[in-house]
Amino acid sequence: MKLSTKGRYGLRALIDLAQYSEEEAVSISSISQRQNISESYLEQLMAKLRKAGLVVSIRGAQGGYRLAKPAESISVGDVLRALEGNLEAVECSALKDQGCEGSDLCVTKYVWQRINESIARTVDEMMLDQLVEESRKAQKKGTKQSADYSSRSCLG
Amino acid sequence: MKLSTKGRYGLRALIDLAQYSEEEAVSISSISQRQNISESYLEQLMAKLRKAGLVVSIRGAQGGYRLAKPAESISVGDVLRALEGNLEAVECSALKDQGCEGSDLCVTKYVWQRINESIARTVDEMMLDQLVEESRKAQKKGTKQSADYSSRSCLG
DNA sequence: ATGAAATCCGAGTAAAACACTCGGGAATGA
DNA sequence: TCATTCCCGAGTGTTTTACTCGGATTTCAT
Repeated sequence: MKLSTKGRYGLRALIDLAQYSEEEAVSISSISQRQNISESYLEQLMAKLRKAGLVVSIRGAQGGYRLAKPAESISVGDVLRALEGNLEAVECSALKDQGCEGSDLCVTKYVWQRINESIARTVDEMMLDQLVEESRKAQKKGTKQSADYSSRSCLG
Repeated sequence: MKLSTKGRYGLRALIDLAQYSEEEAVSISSISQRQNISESYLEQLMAKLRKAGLVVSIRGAQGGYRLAKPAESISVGDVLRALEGNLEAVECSALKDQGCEGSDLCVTKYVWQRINESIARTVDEMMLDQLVEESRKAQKKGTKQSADYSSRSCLG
């Protein structure tokens, strides 16, 4: 019942990208430095985000990534699903269209359904621009610490 | 971001127990048969539920398990947490009391917090007796199939 | 043209988590 | 006493996670 590092790092990376890619493409190495995530791992994450159509890449020198669409139309759900696959806590075939034999007897189905829905609702209503906003506010308060970013322990 | 079989099987087992343990203790082997879960694995799950204080065990012949308290005061959250550990999608130290250095800069913190809260709210408001109720309703409709339970494919 | 800066891609791998099984011990009711 | 049932720790194959690495390709800048 845990989100893997893909989702955790990936969302951080995309928020970073949203913040810095307005003027020019942002390279993996620069995200890596700011966010303290390994370059080679970040590569994989960006590949997924690209395949999901959330970012576009620009190859060659001075290349990098930019958002494929405005930050206000990318939800946390979009990002996490791109990186983690679907976000359902339980994938019961009874929840799909076909259903399964004995699904009448399957009470837990309703439980999983509710959990899935509540997660989906939560992640789908949070948009990237809101987080960027929050992040800018936070940085105003503590500019000093940002230089110290690599020594921090929070890898959320 | 998946619930393991512990949580899935365990909730089924506990609903079963709630349904059948009113008159007498219910053995692992009978739950195992009705729910089509291996006995030895079920043993582990019941041990966790017992240590969490959700069921009591009666040893010896004709022994088994019963709920430790009424079904209306056991939530799905109680059960899942007993079996899965905590249900948080992300455990960020910034969410705990201490916080972490640089937590001012940690925007994703708010995201994880929201997800965790929404999961918690959902599982904590569903009580076992509601599910037992649902289950009884379902069984009235399709009594025939219940004999056929072991051949079904839904292991939700 | 050349070289540095980037993305792109597939493969590989150590460690952890998962989903169990197994063997034997201890309690208890018939 | 003996069958039934819980109790407990250890063991094990499989899958997933969380990465790393090497090399190919594209493109900008000089």
